[in-house]
Amino acid sequence: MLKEYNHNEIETKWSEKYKNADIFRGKPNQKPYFSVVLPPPNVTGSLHIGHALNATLQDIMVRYKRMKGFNTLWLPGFDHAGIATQWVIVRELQKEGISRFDLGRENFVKRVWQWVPKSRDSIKNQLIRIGASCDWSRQRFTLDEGFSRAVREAFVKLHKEGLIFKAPYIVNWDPKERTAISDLEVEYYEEKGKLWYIRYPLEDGSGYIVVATTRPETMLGDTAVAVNPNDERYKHLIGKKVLLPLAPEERTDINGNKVSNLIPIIADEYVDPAFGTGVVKITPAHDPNDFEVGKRHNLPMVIVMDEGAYINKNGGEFEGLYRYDARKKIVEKLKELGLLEKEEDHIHNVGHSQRSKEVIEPYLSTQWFVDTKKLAEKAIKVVEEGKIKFIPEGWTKTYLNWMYNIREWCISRQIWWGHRIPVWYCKDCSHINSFNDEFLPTIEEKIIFNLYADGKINQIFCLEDILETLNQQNFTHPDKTNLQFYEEVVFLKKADKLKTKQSLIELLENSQHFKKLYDERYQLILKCEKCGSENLHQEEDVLDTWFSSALWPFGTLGWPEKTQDLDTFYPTSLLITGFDIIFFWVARMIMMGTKFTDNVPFEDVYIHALVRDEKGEKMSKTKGNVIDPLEMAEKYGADALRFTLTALAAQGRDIRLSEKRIEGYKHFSNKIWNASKFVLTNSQNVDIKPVESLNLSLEDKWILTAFEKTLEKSSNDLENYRYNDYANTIYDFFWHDYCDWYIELTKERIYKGSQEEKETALSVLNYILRESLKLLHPIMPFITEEIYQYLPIKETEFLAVAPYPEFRQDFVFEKEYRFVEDLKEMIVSIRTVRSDFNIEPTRKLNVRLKPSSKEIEENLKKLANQIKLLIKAEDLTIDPQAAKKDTEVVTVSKLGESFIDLAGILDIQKEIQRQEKLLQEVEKSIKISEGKLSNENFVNKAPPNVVEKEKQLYEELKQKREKILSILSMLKNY
RNA sequence: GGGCGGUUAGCUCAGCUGGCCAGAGCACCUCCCUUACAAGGAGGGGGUCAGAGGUUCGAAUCCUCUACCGCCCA
Repeated sequence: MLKEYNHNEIETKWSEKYKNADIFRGKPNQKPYFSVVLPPPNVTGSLHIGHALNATLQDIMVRYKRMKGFNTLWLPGFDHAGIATQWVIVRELQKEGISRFDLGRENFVKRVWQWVPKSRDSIKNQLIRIGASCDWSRQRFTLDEGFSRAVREAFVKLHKEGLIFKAPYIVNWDPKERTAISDLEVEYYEEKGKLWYIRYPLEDGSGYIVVATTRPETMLGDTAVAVNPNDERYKHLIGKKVLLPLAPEERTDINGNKVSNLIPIIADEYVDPAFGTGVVKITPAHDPNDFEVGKRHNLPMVIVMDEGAYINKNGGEFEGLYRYDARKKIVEKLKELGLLEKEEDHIHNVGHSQRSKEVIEPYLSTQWFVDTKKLAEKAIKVVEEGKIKFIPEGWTKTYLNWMYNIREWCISRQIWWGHRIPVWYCKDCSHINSFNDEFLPTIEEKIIFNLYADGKINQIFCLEDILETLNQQNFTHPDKTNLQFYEEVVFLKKADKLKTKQSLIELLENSQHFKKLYDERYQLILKCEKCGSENLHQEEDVLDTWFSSALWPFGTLGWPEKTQDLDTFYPTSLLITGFDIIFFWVARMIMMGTKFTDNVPFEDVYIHALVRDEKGEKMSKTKGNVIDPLEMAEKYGADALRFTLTALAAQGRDIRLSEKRIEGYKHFSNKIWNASKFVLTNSQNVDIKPVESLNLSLEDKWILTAFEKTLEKSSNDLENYRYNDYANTIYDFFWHDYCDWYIELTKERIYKGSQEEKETALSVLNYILRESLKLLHPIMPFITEEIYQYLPIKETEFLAVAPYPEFRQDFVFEKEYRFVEDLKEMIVSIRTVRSDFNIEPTRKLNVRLKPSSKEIEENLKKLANQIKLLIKAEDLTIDPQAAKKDTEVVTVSKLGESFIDLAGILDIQKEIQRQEKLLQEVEKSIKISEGKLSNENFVNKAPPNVVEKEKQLYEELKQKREKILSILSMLKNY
């Protein structure tokens, strides 16, 4: 065994060994199973402390279940993270002075593919470094061949059922990224702005009405002015028209119709009479509420900005100005014209893109939506019926409330990195076709379709192109070719005709779906479902990343194929994630899962908290308060980091993490190491026997019992996701029972006992050590695995698959347990005397024990030598007749009295004070106890066991008081 | 505006369905380099459980209100 604990050496060694270990592979068709999918980290970053927490909590459960004998699968993978990843590459290009448009779509996407593995593999290695026991042989990527196929499958099914539709709608537009984003990707924060009061002259010249707005630049797109129908001030104006200032006489709406600058005054309940003047301008194309109003009143919708938020032709003289410049100019102009009544400071919530931080422009555009209301029905039901459980429970409500009020989900994104929407528009009849590989009869044709479906269907290819692509190393699993990936992961079928050029030619020649253009050049033919035209053009937009993530739990297991993995591991058992993505991800997985698999995607959802810094602030790079998990693992060990995160992971509370805390748990690692070292060095050349065959002593029975209690409690804690309790329970047992007391108690037998006593002590020490390592293993895999290798009795090659302890009633010895617990109290009381009288630890004292019963006397005699050692006594006698001598100090405990000879150093006055203090404490307790017991209501109404306990306590306290009183009277008589 | 959560020792937090004269770790004080461990051992001090009311034999725990802090949604 190593001399000193070196966490880096051990942890890197085991990371390597674990990396490709067979023991972490899920096995097909074995029940019962336990499966978890890793929330796929984005391929943009590196592992942060939140990932570390997430991975630790999952790994604990996974390792626990694995040891419990479940067929366990933890399936890892990564998310392509559309906008975030595109953004990273765009910035990289910027540094080179080029834009993505310079590069073009295809080259840009190629460039992203080149970049992705860097980040992906580094996160993978980081996960391995902190001990995540994932099955890397099943690793997936949201944009790999199979997953992309699953995405197309899901899209097409939903589209054909009408659950996905395309429509003009007001969306959250990010003018910087020039894409729509979903409601969830908008963050609102308060900003100081102004409220401008603008005069809109009445058509008849009888005056004007004043509208209040925070966004004057959008007035160019006003198509009405609205008041509340019950607002007496304006009732008489309803139906009249106003002349929209600054706007050109003619504007063009989204249907190409001309719109006049004479706009009606309408009445709508939506208008709040108390806001501003009670009159609001209605800009249906640039405000979500106005959009609704516009629809209700059938107003024309005039877009006044382009995709970059520059004013367009409809803005007349303001054309070409950026929205904020236009705002300035418009306000100036209004002032000039005397149309600006006043301006006020105003604080309002402004939506920003979560990703680019740009101010969102509500923007009317035609986008793809999922009709989530229908999908929500089942997703609500499964949670209401308890088929999916949220832990902590409180999140159920959050989830349900959101689901009840769900809105359509905008899934199209005007970016390049992602799943291109599998829709082809017919240029002849305008029909919208959505295609997956269903229409192709053979596996080979399906594969070719999938190779090209992402925007390349029209490409003319030659045989070499296809063969080369198929024989290339697969992106996600470099040990396979793309063809093998298709065969083994995507379709689970052989695609023999793709193996040679000859068979490929045969396939293409015989297929009606391919057209031979000339000399070994082919093209896949898509035909419009409606008119049969081949003149199709694929949708340019890609899908929201979360659309693919929503398929994660079953897509990774092989859906839409009916795979063995799906059969074995679905529904997954548990999902662990942060509360911040309940809506983004959890909710959508439940919708898609219930839709496509007719089952829930997972049974338990454990929601963990956010990791904050020690002051409770969110960690962020800009604040510089991030705690890097890898750095912590280097410094204190991944085991210590994991233990810290676990011990702090109490339900329903954020985690405030400080480095100090991690350092503290490194000490625990060290303790485990040293205790093990003690046991193992002493075990050399000793015959370690099964516990059942031993002649157990009192303290052996005590530690066995304590272990069983720990096992029972900690397992219960873990099954209930009480991670912190689990960690603390084991910590407490190992350090304070095993190390502080048991090891100390065994030293007498190890150093001075008979051969049999020595063997017994060491056999129990070894047994408890091994079983403790098992309890610790899920939290601290490395150190426990390392120590396990040195144990004289191992059950398996790796601790990671050793059988988790089962509760054993035959190892519970309540009486002996009680006795040793009381003995600890007695020993502490004697040690306290030593400390109170400042007796140097080296000085040995004479001590006499007066047991309070015959049974105790016998037990004390059995352990006399051990006790002697623990209290550092020169001479220890056990005498039921003992009476206090003048030079002795007495302590009182449940087992009896202890007389400690302080000849020469005894200070009577001090001892009187000490005893009086003890007396006061006892009397205080007696009063409380008496109070309870004399209360008839307590005796009658409290549960009998509580009353009984109280009575017992009362008796013990009274005895103790008697003893102290007699000690005091003796002391005072000197 | 609607909803959720928090407030317990100097610090970070446990305390589950009420029985605790309130616990842990770190920090603090005293003594000790005793042959597993000074990354340690032994002993110790420290809290009117945010405040006010209520329910109960009994409240940190349940209910109501107040104050402060945080989060989510609109």
